[in-house]
Amino acid sequence: MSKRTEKTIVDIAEELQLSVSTVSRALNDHPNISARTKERVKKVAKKLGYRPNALAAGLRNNKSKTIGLIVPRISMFFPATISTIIQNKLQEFGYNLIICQSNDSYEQEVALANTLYSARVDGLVVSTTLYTTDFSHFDVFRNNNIPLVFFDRVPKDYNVKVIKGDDYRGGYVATTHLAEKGCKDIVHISGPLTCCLYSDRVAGYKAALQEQGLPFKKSRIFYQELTRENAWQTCEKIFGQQPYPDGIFAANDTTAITIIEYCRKHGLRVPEDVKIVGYSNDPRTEIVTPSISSIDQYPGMMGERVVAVLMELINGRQSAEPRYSQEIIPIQLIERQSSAGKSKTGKKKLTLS
Amino acid sequence: MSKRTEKTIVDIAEELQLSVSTVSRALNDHPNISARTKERVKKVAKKLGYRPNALAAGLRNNKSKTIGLIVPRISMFFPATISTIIQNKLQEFGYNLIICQSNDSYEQEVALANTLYSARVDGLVVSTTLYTTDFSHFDVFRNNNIPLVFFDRVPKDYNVKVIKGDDYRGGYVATTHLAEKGCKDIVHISGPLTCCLYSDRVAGYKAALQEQGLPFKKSRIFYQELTRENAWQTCEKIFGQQPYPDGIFAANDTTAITIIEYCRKHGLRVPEDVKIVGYSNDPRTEIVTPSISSIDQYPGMMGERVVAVLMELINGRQSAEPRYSQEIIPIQLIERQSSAGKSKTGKKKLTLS
DNA sequence: TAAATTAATGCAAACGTTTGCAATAATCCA
DNA sequence: TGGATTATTGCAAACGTTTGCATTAATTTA
Repeated sequence: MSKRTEKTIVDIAEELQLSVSTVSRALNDHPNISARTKERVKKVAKKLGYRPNALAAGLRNNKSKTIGLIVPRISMFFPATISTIIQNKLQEFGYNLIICQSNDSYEQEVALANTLYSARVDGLVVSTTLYTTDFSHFDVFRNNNIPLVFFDRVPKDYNVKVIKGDDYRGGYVATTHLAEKGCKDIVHISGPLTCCLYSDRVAGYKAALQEQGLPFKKSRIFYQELTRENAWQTCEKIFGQQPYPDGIFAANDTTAITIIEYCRKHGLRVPEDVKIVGYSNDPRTEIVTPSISSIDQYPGMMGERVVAVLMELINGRQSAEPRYSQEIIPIQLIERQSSAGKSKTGKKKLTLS
Repeated sequence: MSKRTEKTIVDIAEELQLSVSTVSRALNDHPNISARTKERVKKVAKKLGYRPNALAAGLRNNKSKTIGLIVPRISMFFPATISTIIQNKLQEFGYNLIICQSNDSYEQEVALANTLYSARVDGLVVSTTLYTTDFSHFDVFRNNNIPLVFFDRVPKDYNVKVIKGDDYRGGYVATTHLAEKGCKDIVHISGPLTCCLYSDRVAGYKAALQEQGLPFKKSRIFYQELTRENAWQTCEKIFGQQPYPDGIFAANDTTAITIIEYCRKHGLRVPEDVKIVGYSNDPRTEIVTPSISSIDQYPGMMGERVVAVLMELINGRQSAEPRYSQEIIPIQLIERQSSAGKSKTGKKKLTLS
C-alpha cells in the first residue's frame, strides 16, 4: 500500500521534465532560474504536497538551522522566561530551538550536550547545572567552531561567550537596602558556591555589610539548593534559636516565599520583625502577602542579548571575533512590602494600570 | 587550517583498515560483529573524538529520533509542567524534544507544524491555540502516518489521538462546590468558546446550576482571553453594578488570582462576600491570601499518558491502532480558603510535610 | 549572419549513515 | 579431510538535498 508517499524534488523534476538541480534552485529562488520556471516548479510543488526534507538539506549544507538550549528546568520562572524569549526571537531568524532541561544533573547535562552535538545544532545556548565545574563536555562545540553562548549560570575559567546578570551588584544592592531599612543582623540564604552566580551574590552581600559597618558572621550564611523544602528547614534552623535576624536576603524567590509562609505560620511579622528580599522578581513575589521585594534581572534583555550574540557568531566572521567575552546585564531592586521601613507601609507597585 | 575537522566513520574505517559497514555495525552493536572488532572500533572512535551525525542517520533511516511539541506558551504553569514531564520521559526513550510555542497565534501554529514536519520529527504533540478551528495544517502528519497526539486543548471533529482533562466534570465540580457552600449567584469567567476546553467547562457549569436548582443567566458568563488585564476589567464590570455575585468560577488561576487582588483592593471579603474557585491548581493559588480553591488537572498523569500513547504509536502496529481515540484524565477539586464555608475557616492543604 | 556574450538548465558528486546481499574466513561434523 | 554450516566482514546503493562546473539555448554585437 502506501509505501512511498513522501514527495521529493525528483518527483517535481519528473513531472515537469526538469533536472533536480533546476527544481532545487527554483525552490530556493536562485537568480539563474527564469521566473517562468520558478513559478511552474512552485505550483507543482504545492500540488504534490512537497515538503522539503530538512535532514537532507542539513546533511548537505552542514547546517541544521537548529539551535540547542540547555537549562536546568523550564518550570522555573527565570529560565522559562528566557527560553520563551529566545525561542520567539530565534523564530524570527528562521531557526528552530531544541529546549532541553538538565534537571540540575551534571550527567544529564553531559548527555544532552552530546545529543545536541549529534543533532548538529548550529549553535548551543547553556545555563549550567548548579554543580557543573568541569565544562569539557562543551569542548566539541568550541573545537568545531560551533557558536556557544552561556547565560545566567555561566562557567568560571572557561573561554566562551558569556552573558550574565550583575550578581555581585544584586547581592550588594539587596543587602544595602536591608541595612538602610534598619536591619542590623542580616542572614543570607545562598545557593551552592559551585555556581558562580551565588558566589558573586555572596561577595556583594559581604561588601555591603562591610560598607554599612555591620559585622560579617560566617554562621549567618546558609548554602543549599534553593528548594522549598530546604528553605523551610533552614527557617527552622534560623528561628530555632535566638537571636533572630532582622533581615534575610534570599538568593531566590522560592526561598523568600517560603520564609514568608514560615513567618506567617509562626507569628513573625514581616516586615516589622524581619525584612526579606528575594531574587529574580518572580511574579509570585507580587501576589503573596506581604509582597516581596526582589531583584529584577531583566530576563527580556538577557534573552535578547543571548540571541543577538548567537546570531553574530553564526553570521559573523567567527575567526575574527574573540571567542571569549563577557556581558553583564544590569539588575534592579523592586521594593515591596516585605522590606518596607517600620514607619511606612511600603509602596506597592501594582502592574495593573 | 581547520577545514575538515569532523571525524566520520570512514575515518575510523581507514584507521583500522576496515569497511565502513563494519564500523557502522560495530558502533551499533550489531550481533554479526565480533566482540574484538567492536572493542577496537569503539576505542578508535573515542580516540578520534568521533560523533555520530544524526542528520545523516536520520536521512538514511527516515527517522530523526526527535519529537515536536507545540504549546501555546511554556511560561504558563500547566503547559510548562507538562512539557517538562514529556521532555524528561522522552529522554528515557532516547528521543529529543523540540519545544515550540505558538503564542496562541494560529499563523504561528501553522508555520511551526510545517517546520516540524520538515525537520522530520518522528511524532508531534500539540496543545492548540485558543483560536484553532481549522486543523488541516496537521493533515501532513496524519496522511504520512506520523504519530500525532493532542492534549489539553484538543480539536473538535478531527480524528486523532486525544488526551484531555475532564473539563465538563471540572466545571460541574467547581460550580457544585460553590453552590454547596451556599452561593446562589455564581458568575463564570470562561475562555473563548472556540476552545473546546472552555465550552466543556461551561457545559459542566450549566449542568451543575440546573441540578442545584439555580437559574442560569447568560449575562453571568463572560468569555475572554484569560489574561490578568482582562480579568481586572471583567471584575470592574461585575462589581460595577448590583447585585454582586456571591460566587465566581474562573476558568483559570491567573483570573482567580486577579479577582482576589481586585477584591482586596475594593474591600470585598473572600470568602465571606464572594467565594472563588479557579482552574489548574497553579502553585500560585496556594501562596496567595486567601489561598484559592482550584481544580487540579493532574498534569503529571497527562504528560505520562501523552508519552505512552506516542510511544505506542511509534513502536506499535500503527495501521492496526485506531487513528482516533480519546482519553480523559480525571480532575480533582482542591479546597482552599477562597471557597470556605462561612462558619469554618476552611482547611488549608500545606504541601510541606 | 557568424561570433561572442549572457541566460538558463543539466550532470554528477557529495554530505555521513545504514543495510541487503555477496563474499570470505572460521568452525563444525561425519 | 572435505563439505557444510556458521561467524565475520565488505560492496555498493540508497536516503533527499545542494552546488561547481559543463552544457545548451537565447540574445546581443560586430
